[in-house]
Amino acid sequence: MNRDGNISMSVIKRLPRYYRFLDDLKSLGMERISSKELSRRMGLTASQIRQDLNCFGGFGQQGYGYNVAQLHKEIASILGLDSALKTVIIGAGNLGRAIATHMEFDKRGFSLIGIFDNKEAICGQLIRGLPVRHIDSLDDFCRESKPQIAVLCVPKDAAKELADQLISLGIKGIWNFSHYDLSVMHPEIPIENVHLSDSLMTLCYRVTRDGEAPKH
Amino acid sequence: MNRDGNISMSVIKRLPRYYRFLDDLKSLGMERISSKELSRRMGLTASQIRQDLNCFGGFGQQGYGYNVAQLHKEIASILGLDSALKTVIIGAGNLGRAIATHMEFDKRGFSLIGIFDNKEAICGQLIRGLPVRHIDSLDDFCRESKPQIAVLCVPKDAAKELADQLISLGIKGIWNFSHYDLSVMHPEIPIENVHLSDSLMTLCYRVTRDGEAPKH
DNA sequence: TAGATTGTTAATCGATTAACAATC
DNA sequence: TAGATTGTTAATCGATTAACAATC
Repeated sequence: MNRDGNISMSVIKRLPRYYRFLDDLKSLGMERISSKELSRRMGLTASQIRQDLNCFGGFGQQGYGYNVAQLHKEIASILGLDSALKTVIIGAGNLGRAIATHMEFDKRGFSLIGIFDNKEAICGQLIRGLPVRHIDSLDDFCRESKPQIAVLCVPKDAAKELADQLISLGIKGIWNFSHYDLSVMHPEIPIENVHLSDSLMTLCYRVTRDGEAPKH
Repeated sequence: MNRDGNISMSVIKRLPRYYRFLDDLKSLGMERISSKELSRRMGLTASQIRQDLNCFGGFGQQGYGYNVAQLHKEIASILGLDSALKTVIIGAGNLGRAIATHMEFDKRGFSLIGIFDNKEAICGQLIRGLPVRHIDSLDDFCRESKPQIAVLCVPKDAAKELADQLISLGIKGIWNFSHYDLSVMHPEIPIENVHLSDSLMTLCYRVTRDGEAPKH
């Protein structure tokens, strides 16, 4: 609502989606787009788009609309995708492995520098060119390499202690895949939760109870 | 707000989290809990908890609070976790594989009955006891086994066509991991999006821009 | 200039919080 | 009975939408 300062979480959460659509428009070779046309494609109101963007600056031009390439760039910069936040993955099970290989960390503002697990057996294995390290070496590694972000792919029971440890080691943000609500205990740093089973249960509700309205 | 009828998405999305906390309370051996105590643990207001629960029924008792085991059961039933929605996973790459092995589908209202991929080479491989089938056999499989849910773990480009195909084959809900916004094109069925890179970019913003308020 | 479309303010809508009477 | 705590209504707050003057 206000040029910078305190942007609401609702707006922030929509930014990546704008970014994604602008990416597509760019690939399509589109040069300009109006809030009206974008609203049609994204399934929201033109008003909301203009409000959202204006939280960060006047990127459009009356009578013309928005320049696709420029807006794409602006949003990348707002999100901070040009950063290379040093990142470690904790837990090299199925999920940790999939995240490590599947996500394009570099394009999203992160730089993956370490993967840890507590199973001796898999230590040394290479995932995306990085060796799996034993969790016991986490302290030393952090003191030396100073990672800023941790991706938590561990079972619920391990999550709490690991979060405490990581935060005391100077971690500045957590991408949390464990089914444990870290944010209640740690309001001091940004924690982004990906509670997959919550999402799955929501789908169950919507399929069994509702007929259903759309949702972004 | 109203006893059944049209529950808002905000409320629905909070249900799995209530369920998770009640699960913990049960394990802790707690018999009863007040909205006040639960609010303290979950980091929200007692008022909201009472409002939310009252959308579905009067599960509490004045002067006592809520019976943990009973409320746990009620929410499971509201979410429909006792269903066994027949489910197929499309895409047996890293992510599909991790989802297949990692998620407890049975405990969440689903029953995994098939896994598909377009790579001949991996067809026949067993994942969680299920053979990877070739995507060309999807039509026949659906006509025979009538799956209700599809989990989409395919690249963006493949997502659109697959969604069209699946819906025409009678799929009633999609758990969408592809970075493609299916919901705009298909408002007719519930689609639950897990846009991992959106979540990652949001974390990037929050770490680089904000100091940060908590978030559930 | 006329038409299009933004940036921005005002109006509406919905969700959250506070308050309190009902009741266990 | 007195204390606790719900269910529910009313008040507040925030987010979305509509409207329109500014301007390219």
